[in-house]
Amino acid sequence: MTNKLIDKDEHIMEASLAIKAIAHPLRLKILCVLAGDELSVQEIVDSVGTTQSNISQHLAILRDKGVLATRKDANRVFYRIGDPRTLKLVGMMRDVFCST
Amino acid sequence: MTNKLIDKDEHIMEASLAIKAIAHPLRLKILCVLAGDELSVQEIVDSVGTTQSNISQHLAILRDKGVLATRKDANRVFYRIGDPRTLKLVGMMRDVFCST
DNA sequence: TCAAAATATAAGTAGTTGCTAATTTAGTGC
DNA sequence: GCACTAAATTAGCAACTACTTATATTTTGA
Repeated sequence: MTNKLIDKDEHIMEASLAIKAIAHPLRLKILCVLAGDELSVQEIVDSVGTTQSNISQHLAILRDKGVLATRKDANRVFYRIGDPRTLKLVGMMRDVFCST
Repeated sequence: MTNKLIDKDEHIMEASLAIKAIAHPLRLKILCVLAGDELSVQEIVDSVGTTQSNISQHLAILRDKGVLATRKDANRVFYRIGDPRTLKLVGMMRDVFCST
């Protein structure tokens, strides 16, 4: 019927928003260190390597778009990938960019 | 050894650049109408729906990043997806965003 | 050679993004 | 309550993006 990969404008917009969320190197790296794991903000800061404020802002972007979910424990906040589609996307990135 | 999805910074940057290229709704739509096909600029303008100048500028972005390849025939220019990784990426988008 | 069609480029500008630095909020334990 | 740690928020600014409008280039065909 059609050979277009995505044929509804609504799907285009949805995909575009999701892709934008992960198109920033710091955010992509955050998603990579969170793969499978659940980490506190400080652990993410240590792994990714920029300021706490900067990480916090990127976490907020990902959280607001529904990509990340959070859990609070005492005075720390733990983040994990809460959106299965994003997990799938990031996994696919590895196949495309990290294979021979 | 590691559970990170992508573990080299160089891969992160590479992936991030590629993702940025397709993160714009018009560019994603261009890639979708080009799936499999080879189309002239005017055909892309008609399919995607904005000005010729705007399309031309987005085509230039995709061309400069090596995503699209071109072929000139008379006074028309035909574009096609020239990067297999991008084709794979856009295909995967469909799986993620267009399934039940 | 001239007009028309197809595409590309350039200049200007509004809107967005991403950072830094400073401040604030919330929770813990003394 | 106070000091400390963890995290979020705010303000300001520099850089970048995407669009519009106008113009240039290339090719065709009469």
